[in-house]
Formats: sequence, structure tokens, C-alpha cells
Amino acid sequence: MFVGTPESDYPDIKGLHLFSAMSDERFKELMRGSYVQTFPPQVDLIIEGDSSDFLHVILSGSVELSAGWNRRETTMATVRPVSTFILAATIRDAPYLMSAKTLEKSRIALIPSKDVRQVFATDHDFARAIVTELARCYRSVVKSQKDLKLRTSLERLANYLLRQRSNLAGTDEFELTLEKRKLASFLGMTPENLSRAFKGLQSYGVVVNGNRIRITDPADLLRFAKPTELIDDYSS
Amino acid sequence: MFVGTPESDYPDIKGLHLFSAMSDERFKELMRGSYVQTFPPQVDLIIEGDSSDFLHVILSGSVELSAGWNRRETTMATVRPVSTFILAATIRDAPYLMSAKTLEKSRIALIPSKDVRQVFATDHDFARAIVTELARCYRSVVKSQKDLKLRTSLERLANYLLRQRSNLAGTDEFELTLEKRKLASFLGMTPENLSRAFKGLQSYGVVVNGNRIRITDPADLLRFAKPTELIDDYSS
DNA sequence: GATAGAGCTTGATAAATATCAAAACTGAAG
DNA sequence: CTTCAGTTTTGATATTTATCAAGCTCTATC
Repeated sequence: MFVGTPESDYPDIKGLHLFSAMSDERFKELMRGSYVQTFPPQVDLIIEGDSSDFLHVILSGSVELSAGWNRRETTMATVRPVSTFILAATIRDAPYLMSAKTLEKSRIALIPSKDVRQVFATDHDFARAIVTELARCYRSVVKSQKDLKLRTSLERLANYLLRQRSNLAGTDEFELTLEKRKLASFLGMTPENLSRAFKGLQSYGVVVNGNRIRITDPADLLRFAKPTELIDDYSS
Repeated sequence: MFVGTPESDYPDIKGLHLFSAMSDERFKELMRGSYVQTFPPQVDLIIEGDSSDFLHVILSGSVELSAGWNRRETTMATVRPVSTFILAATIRDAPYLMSAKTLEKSRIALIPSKDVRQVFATDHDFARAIVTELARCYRSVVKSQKDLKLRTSLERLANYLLRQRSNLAGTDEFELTLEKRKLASFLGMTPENLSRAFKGLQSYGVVVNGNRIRITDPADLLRFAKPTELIDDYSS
């Protein structure tokens, strides 16, 4: 049975910068060919190398983007609501470079790629919104590349914690949003090493209790981590 | 003395996918505010963190894009004619994430960012071309990220050599286009390590003589390097 | 052909990171 | 409460990579 995306989800999706400037009628047209599905945890949504049939919009839950080669695997990013993923592949009509898997139960809207490309070809505002979004994505991968190439694993972890902290408006105690093994992979290290890295940050005032992190001396941690907006500011 | 980009350079620039669909008049308008300059080697064109005043188009020579943090520095990419660089920063009107420096004597066209943004806002074809270009850039950084996270330095070098080889339509002997120290930095290793990595590839049929590389047994090297289009195909 | 400087290589060593194995912890299911 | 499976931690060890210090090419210049 085919069921289109219910209208009750429209506001969430339209709220994305990507769709907000689009005319209502065109948006509805795009939605008409789309559908929403709820997936249990650990479901493969996309396998890297597949052709890009759908633009995905995550409405609830969380999705891991990963990549593999030669029996190795690494976490590239985690996507949380409300945002799209695999936009570049959709636009270029090229194979996905990353796999996507639900981490928890998640609602995902699937918009046929060819519809997206069609609207993109005719709707100027949509094209402009895509540009802004892609430029943001591009810059965030460049930042992440700099993080990887310029910092040691201890420095990457320290800066990751400070980013989490500033996402939460500077609370000095918070929960990790990622399983530690995923975090390790995301930061480009092994789980064993992450465990040791947390210990290494104790001397800079980081207290770990399970998933709970407490930063007792932010100034000291900042002095060690040396964050810069050219790497750590994910908004610009 | 201010001199605009000479009309003799228009065809090269217009030949870029980015500008090819643009109407001639609008293109001329864009060029009117631009200018071309020839720089000697080792000139800093851009310092990371600066605001993005110009979209750069390299017409001849070569330019290195690099990034630094905490007294460390790394080569992110090398740009060769004819192509643009620092497009994303221009579009987002955000600070440059990378520095740019001429490697050799180079002719560079500089197009004021605000003009680019203006045309982008009104010209649909230009917006579409930018999307395609940005999606390509994005995908190529993602590939490079996968290369870094999934491969050892020896594997990265092997795959780099095979990419160079396939750029040259499969010649088994070619020159490195990059100084070895830059190549090392680009591949995320030290020059000393690159030297050892070259030795390590001897057993897979790689013969090095200065800048000259000969691949005596491509099949063997391929078996070791295991290239995949999801990392090594820079065209898609 | 000396000489100097830059890049490259080599060897010795140190540091960072990964691997392997086992123990400790955790949370869900029975 | 117990069991089980998975994650996390710890310790021992191996591998990979970086650092440091010479030496070795080249090439350009005098």
C-alpha cells in the first residue's frame, strides 16, 4: 500500500531552509511523490555505491552515515532531525558515497531524486537554497578534514567535548549523544583509544561517568584544546 | 592602475562549467568588475580566516590550498587551470577556511564576491551551475576524508599513484606533479614517511627515480591498493 | 669545478595509535 | 534475581607514524 507523506509532516519539512523559500504549490507537488516511513533501529537505509533514488529527510530519531573500504568501516557523521541527507548525490545523480543506518527508531521522508532534480531545474529559489545548503555541507567536511589532519586524537576529543558544550549554551555537564564506539570511529580512533583519551583529559578537568561528562575547569580545557571557528564552528 | 580582465581571457573562463550556461551579457558584466593578475611563485593569495572578497579563477600555473592550526600546517589540495577556488566561502559570504599560495608563476582572475553573489541571486542558470560545482567539490572532500580515515599511508600513496596513472590514460611511467614534501602533507604524512612508503611500494612494482615514477606491475599494485570509484574517482 | 642551499633520504629513537585478550560493567530478557 | 550479549575498560604488546640528526643528492651560482 502506497501512502504519501501526511500533510501533518509538511510544516517540519517546509521548515528546513532548503524548502522554506519554495512556493506552496510546488512544495506540495514535490511531497505528492514522496512518502514517510518509520524504521526500527539498525536498519540500513542506504548502502554506499547504490544509485541515489531518494533524497532523505529525517523527521525523528537519528541516522548514522558511514563509509567502508576493504573490510574497514568508519562513521562519517550522525544526522539528527530535522535535516536532509545525501543531497549531493541526489543532485549529481551519482552513487551514494556513504551508507546510512538508523541508530534508533526513526521517521524518514523519502523524496524521489528525479522530482528533486526536476524542481531544482525549474525553481530558482530552490536552486539557491540548495546552493546555500551544499556550501554549508562542503565547508563542514573541510573543517572535519582539518580536524583530522591537524590534530591528535586527544585534541580532537577535547575539541569535540567543547563543541558539545557550546551546542548546549555552555552547560558544564552533559550527556554524550553518541555511543562511545561510534564516537571513537567518528573521531578517527579505536574505542580502546577513546577510553584512554578520556583518561588523558582528566588532567584538564574532564570527568567522565558513563555517558555523563562534566567539565570542571573549562578554561583549562580550552587552553589545551585551542578551538578555532575555522574548524569548530559548525554554523558558518 | 586598474585593469579589468582582458577579453582574451574570457573564453577560458567562460569555458568553465560554472560560467558556460550564463548569458554573454551577464558574463561580461561579471567580468567588468574583475581583474587578472600574474603572481610570482610563493605568493600568498589568501590567508585562512580572511573574509571572502574574491572568487578566484586560476588561468595558468598552480596554487596550493592549505590549512593550519596551532603551528601545524597541512596541504589540502592543489588547484590547476582552468578552475575556480574558494567558491563556497564566496557564496556563503563566510571566512576562507583555507589559505592559498602560488606554487609557480600563475595568472589568476579575481572576481568580486559580491558580484558573484548578485548574479547568483538573479541568474537561474548560474545558480544551477554553482550547485553542480559545489556538489562535485563536496563529494570530492568526502572521498578524500574516506581515503584518510580508511587507509594506511602506504595504501593512500599506492592509490594516489594509480589515480595519477589513470589521469594520464594509463601510462605506466610519469612524473609527479607535486613536490614530494607537498605530496606527503597532502597524503597526511611526513616527508620522511613518504620516502619510506615509496620504498615499501617497491615490492609491488613501483620504481622511483627522483620525480619519475614507473609502475612495472600495475596488476600487482592494483591488487594491493584496491582502488574504488567511491574514493578514487574524482570525476563523479 | 667548488660552494651553498634546498629538498630528499636514511638510520636511530620516541611517540602515537592499533591490536589482542581478558575483565568489568550495563541493560534488557527471561 | 539471573543470565546473556554487548559495550567499555584495562593491561600487555605490536605496529604505525613522527621526530631528530646526519648524510646525500641535486641544481644553481660564482
